[in-house]
Amino acid sequence: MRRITLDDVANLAGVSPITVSRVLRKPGAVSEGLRLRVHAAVNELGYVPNVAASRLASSRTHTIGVIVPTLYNVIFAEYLFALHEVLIDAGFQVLVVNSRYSEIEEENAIKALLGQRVEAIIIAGIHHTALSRQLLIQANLPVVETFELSDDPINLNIGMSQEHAGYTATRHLIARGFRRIAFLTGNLDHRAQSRFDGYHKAMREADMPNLEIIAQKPRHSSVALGSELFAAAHECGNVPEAIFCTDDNLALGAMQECRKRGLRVPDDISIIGFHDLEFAACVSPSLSSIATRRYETGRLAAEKVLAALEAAAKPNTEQTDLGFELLARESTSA
Amino acid sequence: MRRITLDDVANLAGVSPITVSRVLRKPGAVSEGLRLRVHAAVNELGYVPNVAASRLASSRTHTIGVIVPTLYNVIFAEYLFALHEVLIDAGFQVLVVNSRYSEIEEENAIKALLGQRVEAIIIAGIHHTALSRQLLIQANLPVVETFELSDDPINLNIGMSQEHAGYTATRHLIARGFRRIAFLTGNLDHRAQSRFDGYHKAMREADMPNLEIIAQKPRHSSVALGSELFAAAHECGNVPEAIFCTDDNLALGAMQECRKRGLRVPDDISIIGFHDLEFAACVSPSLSSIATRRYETGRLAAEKVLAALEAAAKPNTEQTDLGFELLARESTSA
DNA sequence: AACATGGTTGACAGCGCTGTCAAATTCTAA
DNA sequence: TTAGAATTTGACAGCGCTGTCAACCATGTT
Repeated sequence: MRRITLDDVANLAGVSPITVSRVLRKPGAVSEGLRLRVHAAVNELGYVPNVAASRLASSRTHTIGVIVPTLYNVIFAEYLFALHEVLIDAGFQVLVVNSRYSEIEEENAIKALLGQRVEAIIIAGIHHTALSRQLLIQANLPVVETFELSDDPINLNIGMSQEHAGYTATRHLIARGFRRIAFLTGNLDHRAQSRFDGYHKAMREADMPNLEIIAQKPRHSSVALGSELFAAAHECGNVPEAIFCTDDNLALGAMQECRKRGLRVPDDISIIGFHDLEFAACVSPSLSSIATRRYETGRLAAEKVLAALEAAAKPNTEQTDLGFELLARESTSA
Repeated sequence: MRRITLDDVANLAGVSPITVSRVLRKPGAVSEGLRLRVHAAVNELGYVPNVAASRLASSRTHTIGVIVPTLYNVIFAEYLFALHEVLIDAGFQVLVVNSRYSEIEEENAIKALLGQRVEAIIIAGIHHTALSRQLLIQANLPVVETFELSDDPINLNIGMSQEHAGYTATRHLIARGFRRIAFLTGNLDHRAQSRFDGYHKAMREADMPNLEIIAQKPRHSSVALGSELFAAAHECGNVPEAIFCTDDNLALGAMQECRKRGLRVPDDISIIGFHDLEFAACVSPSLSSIATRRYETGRLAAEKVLAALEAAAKPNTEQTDLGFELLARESTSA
């Protein structure tokens, strides 16, 4: 079955194809009568313009490429939500690709997006393959790296110091007087690794031992994993006074597992999470956490991209630190 | 800055453009020597093929359109995860658009996807505007409606009876001997509405009163909302013996709020959620729920689409009921 | 030596649309 | 009434790639 084209509409409406194109793109520049005739024809035929052709002809795609490691994590869902909110309303398409936490897949994702001739790329993370970096630079378009702060940004960079956040969480526990402080994590992606580094640094400074509880098999963080990891540690007799979890899900799991095993939070054991997920304030005891600004990260990234496209120029390298906030709640109260 | 094209690569490699195209698409049909020369040229120039041009010329897009109401809800994240898993590995692009629970935006999303000439559309839900329906039918491509069962599927339909699931959850509470059973929900989208209908039906059959607790302002479900709604009900003296929440997040919030208010679950009040989110089994008391099959829904939808595209024919109308499962846990134990 | 065979490479045209600029039409003002 | 401006419409070419088919080449066969 042949698809309906501009020409078909033009024939039916008795005008030239270019007029139809104009009616659809800048209705203001066309007389009332024609506009109505053309719209009638469009509706009658169920015409839908072919984006590929229009992109090719105009060499504008009105598309922004976004790369995230996974769609599975609320953090990125919130971030994408914000990106969408800004970009869609500005008339852009958002093309989301996930790299499944792999730098090779990320490289493929970048190639795919460049092949689509996206007008800008917003990418979570600052660690890329050499080729990825090169492609992003050569492409000569606005690029935003998010969630972390880079020593050497490709272009724009909006994020926070994951290491300092990890350090801050750990200092909070140290300040409460604990010595046996464990770090509990699932898969160590770059960001979790940086938080771990921060933990490390704080513990070293205070001359305390590292107590990691790291999932052996790579698994994304979840409440169930938090339970399992704590249970395993508990059964080994490895019970810390306090735990810093890389993620509120893990923290919730650990907290529930404590309860099952007759340990009270925070009386017997203190727990702090990360990200201040939606439930952290509601659970009981309420969960201390480090609040991160996913939504703002997404919004700001999108806004900077729009500004750059508006100016029709690749922006200068620039870094924005959105910071984080320590929220001390019941789970680490004295 | 001019972008690198096939011709540039061809010139550098000293072959014709068509040969370059062939090297990139079917390397098998080209001699070793040329292949190497061409690849060298591609790398040297950092050439990335223009997808728009290739789509236009070949009239194949290798793209599947996916519409979900929101990216914010884990349910859809898991579903998208499954879709991606299958489709990406089969060499397709996945274009995700969200309708923000609006039928008008859904209509726009459909137009956008058709304009992209996607080869199939996978859409969450069975309620569409008349024009949406018409467009989907006219487009003459595989369409999968998911998450609900339709009386009149557009093409393929993979889902479950939301109403029957709501009915089942309510019957479970009735069987435990409760009479004052509340239904707690945030925004009533179509699926939540159907679950509500199921609740309604069960209550009517058992000759019991409806006790709805419905968020006044449209808000997506969250733990915080669950707390708030329960708190509000409690303060009105409207305390049921059991609660059916449309969503595990609400259930968790309600459960925490009970604890804060000195009500024990399940001794004083029973709670059942919906979806069996990851944390339901881990929290304490563990949360009864209706397990739904998001992951399988996504996988199956993707697989059916692939099969249809393989066969190069729009499949016949077909409905698959993936069912659900009642998981009776501690939060509703006797 | 002449021919058929299979495997490689290339020429041509066109996918459906839009940028540019020219032509046609309408309107304004002298 | 008519030149000139302003508005509206259209012709042309080309965006970058691929389907089709023809041309070419090295081999092996008679």
